[in-house]
Amino acid sequence: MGIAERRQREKDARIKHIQNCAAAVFYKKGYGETTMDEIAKTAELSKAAIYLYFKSKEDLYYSIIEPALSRLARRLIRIASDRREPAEATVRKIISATNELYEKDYDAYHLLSRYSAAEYVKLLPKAKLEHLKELMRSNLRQMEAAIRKGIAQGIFEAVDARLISVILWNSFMGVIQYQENRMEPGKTDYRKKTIDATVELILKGLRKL
Amino acid sequence: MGIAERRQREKDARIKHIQNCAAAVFYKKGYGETTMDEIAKTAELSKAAIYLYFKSKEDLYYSIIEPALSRLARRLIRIASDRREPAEATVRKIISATNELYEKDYDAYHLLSRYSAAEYVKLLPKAKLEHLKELMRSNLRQMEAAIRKGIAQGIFEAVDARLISVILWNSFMGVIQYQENRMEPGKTDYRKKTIDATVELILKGLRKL
Amino acid sequence: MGIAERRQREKDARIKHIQNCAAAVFYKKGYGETTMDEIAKTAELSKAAIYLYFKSKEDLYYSIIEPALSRLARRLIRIASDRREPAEATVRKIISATNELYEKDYDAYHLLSRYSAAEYVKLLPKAKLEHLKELMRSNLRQMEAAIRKGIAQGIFEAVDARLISVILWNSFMGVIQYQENRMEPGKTDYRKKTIDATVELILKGLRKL
Amino acid sequence: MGIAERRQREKDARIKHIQNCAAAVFYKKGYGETTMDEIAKTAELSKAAIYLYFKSKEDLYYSIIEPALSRLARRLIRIASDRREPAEATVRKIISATNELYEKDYDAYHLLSRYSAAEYVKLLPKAKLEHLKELMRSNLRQMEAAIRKGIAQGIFEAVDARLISVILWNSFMGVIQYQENRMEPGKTDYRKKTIDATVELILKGLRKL
DNA sequence: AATGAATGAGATTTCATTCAT
DNA sequence: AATGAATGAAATCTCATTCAT
Repeated sequence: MGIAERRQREKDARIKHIQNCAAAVFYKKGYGETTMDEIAKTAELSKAAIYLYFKSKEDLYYSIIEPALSRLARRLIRIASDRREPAEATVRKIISATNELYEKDYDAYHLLSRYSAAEYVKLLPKAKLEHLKELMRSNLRQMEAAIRKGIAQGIFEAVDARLISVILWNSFMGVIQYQENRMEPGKTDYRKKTIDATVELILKGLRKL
Repeated sequence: MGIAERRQREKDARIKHIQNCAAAVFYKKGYGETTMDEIAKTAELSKAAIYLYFKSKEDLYYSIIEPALSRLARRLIRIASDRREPAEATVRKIISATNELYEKDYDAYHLLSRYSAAEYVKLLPKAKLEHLKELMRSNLRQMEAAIRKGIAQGIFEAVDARLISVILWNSFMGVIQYQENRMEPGKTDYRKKTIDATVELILKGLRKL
Repeated sequence: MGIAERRQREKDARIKHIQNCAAAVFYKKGYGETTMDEIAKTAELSKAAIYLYFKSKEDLYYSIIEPALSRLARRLIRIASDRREPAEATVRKIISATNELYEKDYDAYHLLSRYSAAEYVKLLPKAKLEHLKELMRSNLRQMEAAIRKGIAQGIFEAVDARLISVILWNSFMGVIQYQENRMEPGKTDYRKKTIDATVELILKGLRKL
Repeated sequence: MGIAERRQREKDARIKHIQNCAAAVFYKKGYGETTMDEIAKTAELSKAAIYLYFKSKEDLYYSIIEPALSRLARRLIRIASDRREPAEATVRKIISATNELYEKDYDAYHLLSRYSAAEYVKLLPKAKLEHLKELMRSNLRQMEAAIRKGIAQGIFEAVDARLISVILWNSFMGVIQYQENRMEPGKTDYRKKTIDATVELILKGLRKL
């Protein structure tokens, strides 16, 4: 039993290792420009070994994105479910949970910020695509709920909650992606600072005077 | 003489036609997933014909991006050069000039919103890459100048102009990219509305109370 | 009539012009690496114009080689037909006629020195190929006759005339080709000097002591 | 350990196999007319397999030529270094070493006899080209040294050593190339006989009377 | 479990040749 | 007579995937 367990642990570790390496390459080059060769080299494994664990390039890609997004979706649902918490705090939590995931699950999350529906359409089978879309819609709904709560709490002006949540989400994504481009080693903090400032600026714009 | 002129006009038209078709495909699929075959088919030309006008796939790609970005950069410089205009108006003008270009030069501009430095790094020769980066930096500088002007005019709070311009720009880009993903025929207006709301929200957050 | 004549002369001139240009390119690059585009550019004509005068690339190539080789063959036959002339003089005449042709019909003759049966086999239709081969064999036979005559005249040792003519011919060809490789502008004389020295050396080796 | 070794041996064998097949095709058709498809078919491998071992057509070509020429250059240097040996023997040894290599390293050496600087210029990067040229110059220098030695030994007339070595080398090359063209299965001996006769003829011409 | 070797399918690019004007 | 435009066919090269060991 102990042996079987250890085996499983090792296997999981190897899977995780491959995913991390792959995510880094996918992020750096984009799906199309990434070759299995480069992933294998990065992971210090043979190409064939990759195929022991993932049945295709697409499968590997999806296996990186889906769990990260899924985890995030669950977390945001939990955060948004607190009806009593002041809306601003909830918004901040949503953003920082997302950001945190980004930091912990670095490579996987990278990829999400480059999300392009158009690309996925040809990449993924319909069911998987729809699943991802639903997770993203869910995230947006949590943000929307937080804004709505703020209006109900009399903190925010009577804005279009849906519109505002889109704005917040897009701005956040824009910052991540753009700052990533500019990023150089040791400048990670700048990204977080920018995200925080963005949120504060928008929250200020939302507040009733 | 008239003949030569007409020939030239026709040639220019064909070049523009190819660029438009290519841009649409590039945008839809991303650089890597786009094949010359598909571009040719879209343009209703043979693959070889494309190569009469562009010497490589990369050349074609660059020929679409560079002029659009270049035009925008020049325009923003002109807009930002008005020292007397109230800062808020300048910011709105910058955004709407960008957005307008986006609408007029639809296909070319599409591509820009998908800009990813990381991708370009492998795609373009160093000099071309640096040129594009400089154009983008220039755009950011114009926005920064506008924010700075607003502070000087006593309209905006004493914010970090650089940071705010990054936020504005990123948010704008995020909205374009994300809304594009969601876009379906006939919904274009929604994007404009979202962008305007984003700008107004941020401007409100910037104002001195 | 005068007009028709002039027309014909002009046409011939243009054909010659194209052949000269083509020969230069063929020589520089070899048949396979030569493109019709480059020939056209060298001739300062459009590609289509070339096809007005030659029905294919191969046709153009053959039209350059055949007449030059044919001319040479006729000339060598005439030279070798003098039964009384001392053999050494005949050998020298054969070589220098060949060399002269080389200088006058520079471009065309260039090509011959790069003759490679193997290449021609795939290039030319059987009949044309056989024709060229026969011309070459004829040239060799004239040289052989000259050697044989020398033996009959008691000037040369009783060598294998066939073998010696092959040697002479090959050496001559080798020098042309090899020296061509080394040639730089203004060094043409070196080639002639080398050829003459080769012939003298071999003649000396042939002489009865 | 044994496995790794065997693998390496097999790999080397496969590389050699591909080179042999490629050399045969290159020789038969010339570089330009040779297609990777034909090489692959000759080697009974897929095209892609060729690219596992050679990174381009040019690379494959060079990998055939360079070692053969390099080996020959080293061998000739050794041969020419014997100061005491009678010059005629040295000359014969140089020629027969070259010829021998030609027989042992058949396919590779074939190609060399078709050496055309003009062709290589567009084919090979500058550094590789210069390397090949230097090897060829080296070979010529060894021959020159042998002639010079003969003069010093009082065996040869006071000829221009450089010129004579060029003649010898060119004649030799001419014979190889020309005879190759004429060659049909079972006639190999004729080539060797011709070469030997050429050398003897020239040596005879060189000797002091 | 892991890998080196191999490949089919498909990508970009080139080029001899044709055609409308 | 001449040409700009266009193209089908073929060349070089790449890559996700499989398989024997």
